[in-house]
Amino acid sequence: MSMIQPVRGTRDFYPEDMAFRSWLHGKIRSVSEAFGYQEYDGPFLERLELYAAKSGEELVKEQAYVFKDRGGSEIALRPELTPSLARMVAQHGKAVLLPLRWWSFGPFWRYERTQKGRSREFFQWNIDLIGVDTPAADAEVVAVGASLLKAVGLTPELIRIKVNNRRLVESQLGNLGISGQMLGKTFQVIDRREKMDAAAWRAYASDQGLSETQLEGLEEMLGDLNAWKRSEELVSFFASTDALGVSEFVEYDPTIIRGLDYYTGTVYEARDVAGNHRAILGGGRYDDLVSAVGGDPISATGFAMGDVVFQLVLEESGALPEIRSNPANFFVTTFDDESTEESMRLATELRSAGFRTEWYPEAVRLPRQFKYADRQGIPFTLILGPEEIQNGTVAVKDMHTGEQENVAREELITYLERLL
RNA sequence: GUGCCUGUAGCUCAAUGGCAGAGCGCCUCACUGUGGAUGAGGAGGCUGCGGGUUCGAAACCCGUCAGGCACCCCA
Repeated sequence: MSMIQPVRGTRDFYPEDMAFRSWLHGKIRSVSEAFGYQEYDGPFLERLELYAAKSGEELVKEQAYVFKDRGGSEIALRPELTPSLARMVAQHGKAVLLPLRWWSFGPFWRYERTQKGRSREFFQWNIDLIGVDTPAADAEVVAVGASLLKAVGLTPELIRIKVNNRRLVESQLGNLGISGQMLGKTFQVIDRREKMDAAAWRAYASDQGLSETQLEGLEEMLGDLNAWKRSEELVSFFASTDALGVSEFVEYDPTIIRGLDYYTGTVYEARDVAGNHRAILGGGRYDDLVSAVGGDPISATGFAMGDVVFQLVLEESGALPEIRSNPANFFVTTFDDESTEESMRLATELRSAGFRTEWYPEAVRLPRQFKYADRQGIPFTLILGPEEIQNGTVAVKDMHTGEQENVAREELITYLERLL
């Protein structure tokens, strides 16, 4: 038993798993394209410097897979896509047609301890709208996210997209005398509010250097569900999500802050209402990132959604679709050695007519072939034995109802067309 | 990086320190021109690995590897 272990935090995609991944990719494609977004992708390998400036210390230093290539360059397996996108936009310079709407679905890597909802190799949907700094642009991107939730049968009772605005938070904290270096620490304090009980949280807050009055002000601030009305950006944002028909999914949440350093304005994340899981998607406005990687200043907004938590939430909600991993609709049995080639010709005939057809590659006992077709979930089985060959017919069995009919070979294609 | 828990058949799990088992799945047969249902039979194990304690270890101890969960961070 010295089987080689798979790399920790990776997943094997057996056909059923792959079918889910493809299904998700398809749903994502269809909602993204419904809003006119174009599919793109960046390289899986990037120079480490690309992330060093703006992604956040921990993500780069602790979690990125980094190695030196044979030329001595420090290379990272991409831990996220947004910096690549910013680089691609920056490199196109003035040639890009704005507003730019792009989406992508692909693999990412982060070296962290695996746990529920977190693997080291995962897939992400990224979607971004670049070149427009209006709150309506943020709202559109959020609406695409909400459209995916709808498209897979997740409701506002199950999932909410929680929204806040960094400029609002910074001005609120400014009023409490919190700015500069304390800002980052206070973000951490806010972020941890839901994970700790009240007493521990207060202790943690004062450890971080918040005064008693600042702490009181902070608590009041985090309890004020109407604070968004003082942010022109958020007022406009919520009016837009309303106009886009997704307001039931969207709500203001003063505790949302987001970890990545490059966010500048409105930020949001989707959470399951029951609170069993991590964020399903997260994103926001990042107006300085393109210039940070050397391009002209361009405003941008977008989010990423990981496949792992999304799948957990779908499983839990029962919204997971029945996915058949075998693509064939027809199964051709092989009766005996003499008729093997005739069966192959039949299968070929079906494929030429555009039917996805699987053929059993060995003349084993029929029960075994039927059992195989059944397990594979192929809906129709065709039998071509000596009798059928002599009569110029094919027996077609509906595996679901068990009904079987002898069909003349000339009429077969028309008959099968009617079955689908 | 820190802490807690768990490794037994393909899968899910049993087994007071005393013969390593069940259910599901798989294979065969009843039924050699028909899958699912039923019944009968069968295959499948270095109990993760290495050491120790013991007359005796799947069980207890140490180490190691792997997995799960939480913290950190984040999709």
